[in-house]
Amino acid sequence: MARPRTFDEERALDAAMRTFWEKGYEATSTQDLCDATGLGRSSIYNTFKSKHDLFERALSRYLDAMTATHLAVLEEPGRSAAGRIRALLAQVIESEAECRAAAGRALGCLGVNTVVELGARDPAAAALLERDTARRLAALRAAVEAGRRDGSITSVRDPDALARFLNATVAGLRVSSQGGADRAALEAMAEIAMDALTR
Amino acid sequence: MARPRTFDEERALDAAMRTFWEKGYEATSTQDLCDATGLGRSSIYNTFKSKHDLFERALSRYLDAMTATHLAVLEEPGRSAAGRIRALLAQVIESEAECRAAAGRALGCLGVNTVVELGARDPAAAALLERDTARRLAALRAAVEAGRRDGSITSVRDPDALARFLNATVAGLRVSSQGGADRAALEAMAEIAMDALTR
DNA sequence: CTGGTTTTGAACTGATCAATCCATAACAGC
DNA sequence: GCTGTTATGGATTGATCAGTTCAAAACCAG
Repeated sequence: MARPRTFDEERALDAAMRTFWEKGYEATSTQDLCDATGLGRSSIYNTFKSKHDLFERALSRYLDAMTATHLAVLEEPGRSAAGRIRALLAQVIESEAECRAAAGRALGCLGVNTVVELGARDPAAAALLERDTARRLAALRAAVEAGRRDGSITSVRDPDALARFLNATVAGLRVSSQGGADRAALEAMAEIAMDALTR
Repeated sequence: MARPRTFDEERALDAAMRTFWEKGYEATSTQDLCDATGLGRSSIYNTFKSKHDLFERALSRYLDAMTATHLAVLEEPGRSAAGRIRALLAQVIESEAECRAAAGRALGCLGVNTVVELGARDPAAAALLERDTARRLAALRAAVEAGRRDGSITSVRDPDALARFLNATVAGLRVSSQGGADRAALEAMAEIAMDALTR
């Protein structure tokens, strides 16, 4: 009935996501997005409403994928809850190492980067991030409570607070990585964070 | 001998610093800097070489002031080393609360924000941040070692790693604050981080 | 092969970007 | 009150920004 698209929308979204991840929202121009996706301007504006709309979709995609991975690690069977949390931190460190290998430098987390760059100034992004944080905290809290039951977590602190601590630890690892900390340093930091759970 | 300036360079630098802090580097236009400082374009470019030069000086000023405050807290007499580290975290939380009261929202730390926004893409900023991080880590390490001596820190982990953990904790607190965590949540997180030192 | 529909590329829009220029203003030394 | 020097405001630069327009291209149903 009409001329078909010559590109895959998902792939384009992925390329845009990587660009926003590498450069941040403000520093990414629409030309950068054309270059990264291989699309022309018309195709981008025909498919997405605006740069901001494309960013929202890219961020949403990133958060869904990243958090899904983390939730999967937190629910992996055959380990103690503390072991699963430790595995989550290891996963974060691994992903930083992968970015460093692929992009030549640590990229941190698009979620953390967006909180810092756009913070409360972008209500749409803030809403996506808030929803994601709630999911992450719920999963971390559940893991902490499981750890209290299976004995792998002995801290008597409030599970909600422990969940927030762990989420902040992930952010701290990411920022440290962007600040130049190497893998060994990140691993040592993660070990120390785990100490807080078994106090 | 010539027409004198009608503004105070330090005050202008301070206003520029706050603007970069609130909006980030990329999102701050030279017009924003004119508005914030009250200076005309000519005066800004006559005093500073460029937007980037002004940013470097603002960042450097911020880092010096912030780190000086933190080092002072870490060296305050009359407390155990663990108590001084706890006071540092309290200071971070307090400064976040102050920003929230003054600017209406959490601003995080200009240093952390710059690591995330410009990361390794801006060599000049990266150099300033690296130097600052080294100073902070040295002070934290010294505090940890003092804590081991005075018995207030019982963790057997490497003091360097503990210092990095604490620095990451500060970053985690700041990002969490920007992400919407309230004061009580931040305080609970700090308490848990302290648990890792007395394990 | 034709008509209707969508995609695509390239030219283009007005706004805004960082930065410069220049005429004028304001001072200090003489 | 000159003269030399710097500061200042406003106009201006060329580049780039996000986003639009439009004609040509590409497809498919008939």
